[in-house]
Amino acid sequence: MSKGVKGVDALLVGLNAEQARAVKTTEGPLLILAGAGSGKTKTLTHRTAYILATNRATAYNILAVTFTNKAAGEMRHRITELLGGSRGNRNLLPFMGTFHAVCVRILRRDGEHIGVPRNFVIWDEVDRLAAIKQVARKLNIDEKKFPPRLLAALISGAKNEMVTAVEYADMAGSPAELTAAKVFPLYQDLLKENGALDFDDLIARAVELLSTQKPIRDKWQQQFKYVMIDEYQDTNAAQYQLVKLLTSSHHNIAVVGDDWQSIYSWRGADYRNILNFENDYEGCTVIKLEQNYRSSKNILDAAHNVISHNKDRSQKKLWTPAPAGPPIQILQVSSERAEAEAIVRRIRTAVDGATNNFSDFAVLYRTNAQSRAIEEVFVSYSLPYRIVGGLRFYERKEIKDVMAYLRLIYQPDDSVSFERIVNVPPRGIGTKSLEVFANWRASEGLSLSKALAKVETCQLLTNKARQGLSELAEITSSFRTQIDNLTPEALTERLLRKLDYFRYLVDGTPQGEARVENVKELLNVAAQYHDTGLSGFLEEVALVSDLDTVNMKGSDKPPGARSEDRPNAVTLMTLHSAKGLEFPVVFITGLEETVLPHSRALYNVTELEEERRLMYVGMTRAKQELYLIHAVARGLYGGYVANPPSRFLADIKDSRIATAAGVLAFEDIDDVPGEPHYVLELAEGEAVRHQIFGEGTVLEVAGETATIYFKGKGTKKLNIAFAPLQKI
DNA sequence: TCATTTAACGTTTTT
DNA sequence: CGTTAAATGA
Repeated sequence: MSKGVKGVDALLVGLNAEQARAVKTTEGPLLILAGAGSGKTKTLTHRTAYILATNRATAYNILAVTFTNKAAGEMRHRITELLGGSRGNRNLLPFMGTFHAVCVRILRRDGEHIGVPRNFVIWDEVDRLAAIKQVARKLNIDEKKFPPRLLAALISGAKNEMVTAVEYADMAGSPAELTAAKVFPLYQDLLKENGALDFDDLIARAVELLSTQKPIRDKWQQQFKYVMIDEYQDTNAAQYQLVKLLTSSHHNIAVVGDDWQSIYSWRGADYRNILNFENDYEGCTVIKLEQNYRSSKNILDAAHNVISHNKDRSQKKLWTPAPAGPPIQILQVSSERAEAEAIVRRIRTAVDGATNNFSDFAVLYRTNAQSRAIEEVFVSYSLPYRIVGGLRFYERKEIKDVMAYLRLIYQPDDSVSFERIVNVPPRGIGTKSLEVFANWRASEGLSLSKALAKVETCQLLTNKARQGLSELAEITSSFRTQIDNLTPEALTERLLRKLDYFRYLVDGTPQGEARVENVKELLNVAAQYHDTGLSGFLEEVALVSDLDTVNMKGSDKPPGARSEDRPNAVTLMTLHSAKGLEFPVVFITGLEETVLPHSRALYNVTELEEERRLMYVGMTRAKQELYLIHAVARGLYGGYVANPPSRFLADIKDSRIATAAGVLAFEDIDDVPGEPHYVLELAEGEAVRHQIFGEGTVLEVAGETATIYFKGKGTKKLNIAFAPLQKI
């Protein structure tokens, strides 16, 4: 251990009795039932540091699985601090990452034993959908009757349950399942042909590897002597098996979780994994963390009253010595605009009065679509905000296209990437030529890479198409020889130049400008992967979620910005994204039937309970103040739809009778934002300066709204009356 | 083959 | 309403 390490006992300071017990229980199975805000991450990080500081194991021997890469980063950061080590010795830290990241590591090293190529690529949601579409078309499946999305979901569900294509065919019953059963094996063939694995395969194939290859399993079991799993309530069957396989020899397995916060069942997560843990692992130690360190008593009580309406849950009672705090406020507003304006008003008041920073606030919603109205109002009132998730950097077309090139260079047989970029930028290859090429390839029995290499010999193609394809072949193969010589950044940079990609992107529109900016940002991201090579870069891009990144609106920061330096801005995100976070003041929006609970969950007890857990997660994010807002009517498909207040609000109302008064305050908000006053007369084409966005050009003026293009920041619609604008 | 138009379509949450 | 997929015209 480095000499910076504090005494071992110092690692127990500041922990309560239960937390300390969890830290000191290093051997054998350990189940930590950790309520919201009970110091779960603290316990885990201290436990890891304790194992290291007491020389029970080296960092190499510890595996910590987290739900997001961000959570892993957070743990890494805190453990470094605990150990007093410098930031430089990252490799002295245990492996921490998501299940998917762990599996990638295992499969890259040993996957070849079960036929997983060393240079496999990872297909994301979009790639998988494209592939399934491809298969469905080949099978003449009616896309109207069986949408590829549905088939993809069924196949994904099967993989999460470790059901193979053959087994699935036997158990398929409904027409949709029977169709999926036909697609499933062909989809797997396609993955194999392309040297690709989808998200589900990463787990499933790792399980296959460890369960069939005993020497490999022994090796990894020996490496990972201590295994910790965070958010255990959100593990699925495949992940459950993986954990079993990794720990069956030593049983040093610590899991942490809270069934009350299980919100991913739609992804195959099964919170019974945590409820059954005691039976699964004999001699298991169980520790409950029930003291809440986060929320005021009012917030905690209200949240408890909500979750109490669920039947299917473990028993525990969170408590806090904290004072009651201000009452929870339920606001009724007329529309989603009024909702956003009510929020703006409150934030403005608090910030102007210097009681809070913008970064103290979080606005939570059920669906990403709800963010639009909030964003619009925030922009028009010039409230700084950042969005977590939603608009995904790596899902933008221009980014996906560049990544497809890089993947094709890396994995020559990745036909999904090939089809994506074969005509980007346009080189005269349409669906017809592609079809001819595919048929020729099939008749000659050539792999994609081989076919491309000798495309010159294909007489069936038109001259133009043949020329285009051989040009593409030339580009990919020449760059392929450079993979090890160039950094990912240099490789990408040269590729873009070769393709004259920026010229292709600019079309005179602001959107074209924005696309160029995005690709430039991608170069910045690539620059962070000098050490890892192209494979490392591709991997990171495939596995990072937007939970790990920060999207500043107005500046569209690329992924890679760490959350530690959180900007002074309000955070907007879905309730799902909010798990694990905390804020002094939280607004939960859209508390209406059909929004929260969502319409698809209304008539299903199981799903309704999950919606309630979602509500619980949202409420327990708040430290001091909690606002629950419902709109009388909400815009949907154009028209306005009125919905009754969410039943979850009634769950709390009950509590007012049962518990002390002052838990709740009700308020009606009107939606008149005040008479707008025009401070500026703007004309189209005029140059302006905005306090936040910088210099821009006015594109359009409609009433009090001006559409302005800011170089590098994109187009913004601003309220002239409120936006901090001046002419230049 | 490609760009522009029009029609249809659908909104849960994400590794 | 806003986005994306098919259909049309050049």
